[in-house]
Formats: sequence, C-alpha cells, structure tokens
Amino acid sequence: MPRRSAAAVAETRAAVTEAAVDRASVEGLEGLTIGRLAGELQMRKSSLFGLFGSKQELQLATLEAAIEQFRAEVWGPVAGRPPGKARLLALSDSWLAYHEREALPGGCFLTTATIEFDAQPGPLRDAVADCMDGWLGVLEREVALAVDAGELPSDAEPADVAFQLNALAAAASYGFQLSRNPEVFARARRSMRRALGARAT
Amino acid sequence: MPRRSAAAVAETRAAVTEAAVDRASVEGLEGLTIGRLAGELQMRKSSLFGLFGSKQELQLATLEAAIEQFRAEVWGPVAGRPPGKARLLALSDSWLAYHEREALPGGCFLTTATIEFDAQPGPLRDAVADCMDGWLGVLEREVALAVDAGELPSDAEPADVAFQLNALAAAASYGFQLSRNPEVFARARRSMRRALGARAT
DNA sequence: TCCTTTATCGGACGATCGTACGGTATCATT
DNA sequence: AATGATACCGTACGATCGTCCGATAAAGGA
Repeated sequence: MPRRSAAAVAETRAAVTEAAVDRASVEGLEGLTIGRLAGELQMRKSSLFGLFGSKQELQLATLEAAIEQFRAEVWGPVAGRPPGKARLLALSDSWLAYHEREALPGGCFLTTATIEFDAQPGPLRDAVADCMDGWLGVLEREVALAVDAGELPSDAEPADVAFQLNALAAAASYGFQLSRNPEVFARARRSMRRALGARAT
Repeated sequence: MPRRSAAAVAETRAAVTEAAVDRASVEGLEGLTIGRLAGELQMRKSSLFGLFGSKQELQLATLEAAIEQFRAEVWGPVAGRPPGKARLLALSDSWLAYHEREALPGGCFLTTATIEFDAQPGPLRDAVADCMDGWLGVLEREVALAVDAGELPSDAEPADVAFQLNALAAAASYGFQLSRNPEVFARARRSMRRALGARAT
C-alpha cells in the first residue's frame, strides 16, 4: 500500500467528506472544487478524485456526511427522551443551538443544498429531496405523537407544524449568517415555541 | 452607433438583467455565466461583458432587477390598500401566488441569493443583506401598524411576526421547487394566517 | 458629406475546472 | 526475500471561465 495504514480508503474518504461538509456549507456543493479541497487536506487533486471517481460522487458523499453529522448533533442529544411535546421543545433548542454555535461555518447544510439543487433535475436534487422528506417526516411523526398524547391541540396538523418548525430553523440559520445578529435565534426560539404552543381558539 | 437605436445601452442592460434574473433563480448568481447568458440572448460574450465591466457588476445589477420585479409583482398589487391586518393577509396571498405561478423558474430569488452569499464576505453579501433588511423592515412596520390599530394582539412582536412570515414564504418556495407538490402553498397559507391570527393567551 | 461617437463584434489571453492515465512507493502475504 | 495488491502522486488533456483589446459599422451633428 501507499503511505498510510491498512483499510485506508474508507478513513481517507471520511476525512475528505468531513472537510468537504465545512467547505460546502459556505460555498455550496457546486462551489466545491476538487483541487482546493485537496490542497486544504495536503493531498493531490488526482488522489482525491480517485477516491470518488467523479465530482458528483463526492457531492453525494458530502451530503450523506452532512446529514449524518446533523443527525448526531441535533437529534442525538434528544433521542433518548420520551416522545412528545417535551422532546419537540428540546429538539427545537438543540436545533437552534447547533446553528448558533456554528457547528458548520456556513449555516444549515440541507437548506443550502436544497436551494442549490431544487430547480435542477439530477441525482443531487433527488438525494436532497429524499433527505428533506425524511427529516420532515421525522418532525411530522413526532408532532403526531404529541397530538395523540393530548399535549398539542387536536387541530394541530402535524405536517403543518413540521413545515413551520423547519421553515423557522432554516430562517434562523441564514438570518444569522446574513446579519451576524444572534438575536435571530431568540426570535426563532419564540416562534418555534409558539408553533408548538397556543393554537387558534 | 452600432446596430441598435438610440439610448441602447440602458435598454440592452435591462434585457440582459431580465434574462439573468430567470437564470440566476435556477443556478444562482454565482452559477451565472457571461458566455451562456450571451448565447441565450444571441449576443457575444464580449458585448455582454462590456455592458457591465465585470461579472460582479452583472450580479449586482441582476439582484437589483430581481428586487424590482419582486416589489412590482408582490407588493404592487396590495400597495393601494389601507395598511393593517387586511393588507398583510392580502400580501401573504400575493406573495405565495407569486411563487405558485412560478414567476421565476427557480423560486425565490432573494432567498437563493441569501443562502449563496450569507457566509462569503463581499459586495454581494452586503447588497443581499441590505435587501433582506429592507424587506423585513417593510413587513415589520406593516405588522406594527396592525398592532397599533388593534387588529393584532398587543403581545405580537412585529419583528417576530415579520421573521415568521418571511421564513414561511421562503420555505413554501423551496419546498415546492423541491417536491413539486402545490400543497405546500396551502400549508404555508395556513401557517402565515396563523402567524397573523391567534396568539398565546 | 464628412467625421466623431459608440454599441457591438471577433479573437485571444491566462487561469482553473473535471477528468484520465501511468508511475511509484509501501504494505501484506508468501 | 520475493511478489502482488493498493493507495497515492505527477503530469497532462480539453473545456470553459472572466477579462481584455482592437476592429467594425452604424448613428448623429457639422
């Protein structure tokens, strides 16, 4: 083998996608450049290219890595709690904290990827749509559980609430990135709590 | 002069930015290419370049044109109404209708530009931030008027409601672009009406 | 009618992009 | 110790990018 220990390819790929997630959160998945990314990792362009076979494969792998990080850092801390409204509130806080501490330097990855590919058919768009569908489904099911438990009003449409929570968290992320004013997180927190709280009488 | 009538430069620039707004809503302002844009308009690369002097100037002009179109098509139809909650409801509908009829093929331009440049310092980021600030200010003042008129609860924080409306409209746009499911507009409409309706007791 | 102005064109430049291929050095196995 | 597999490197390619410059041709004023 080369200048690395055994089973290197998987670890090298993981190291690459980890760096790629950070870069792509700033410049987008299309703005990713194999050459610049290689330079950042002290590799050669051809080495990095060989690991994925094409830029598109690198983009797909980067998206997967970003989703995995999101799941670990946002959902992970609240996964152990019992389902229901309390976990939804904790999830909202965990979600906003993830953006406020700037776990990714460029803000919400899935939102960036969505905006980037939503109008351009192809494998990337399909993969992003799957991710978004999955996440909205998670939120919707959690809301439905809270409704069933009587913790949310029965007129709360789970898909609507999921849509609202996602819209507000995303807006908090790009609103903060744009204004650098941390008050947007307080605004988003109040808004998410309101989406989970009082409803029309 | 060349092969056009008098005072051509301003009209040519307008024709270019009009096409550029459409393209950029799909591929982003960074994805814009002088060559492709010129081909689309049956011009030469060097002609189009000469009209703006740099790609950055083209991007700034395109952003300005997009904002102007948004103002005309979204705010325009409701500008004549008396301020207050009724105009906010009409604005919400006008806003969603703008996205639902796909006035721009790639969805909300300002959101796309925000996500694209929010983490990359420079003139584009500054211009986008100004646009977003201005629009949120318009929304906030309109909400404040409705609160003062007693049409919205006094505990409604105008900046919070503005943030919510913008988050929901943007999410409707990219949610539809991604899923092609028009039901997201109904979801967004219910959500925006709720943001403008019942509040915590 | 001539001449200045100016909008557009044709062509070229250096840089950078994704991609491809053959070489090289190391590890694992025998 | 010899051998085969493999992870990485060096280099090069065609394409496309933004940018620049000189030529061209039409319009307006004299």
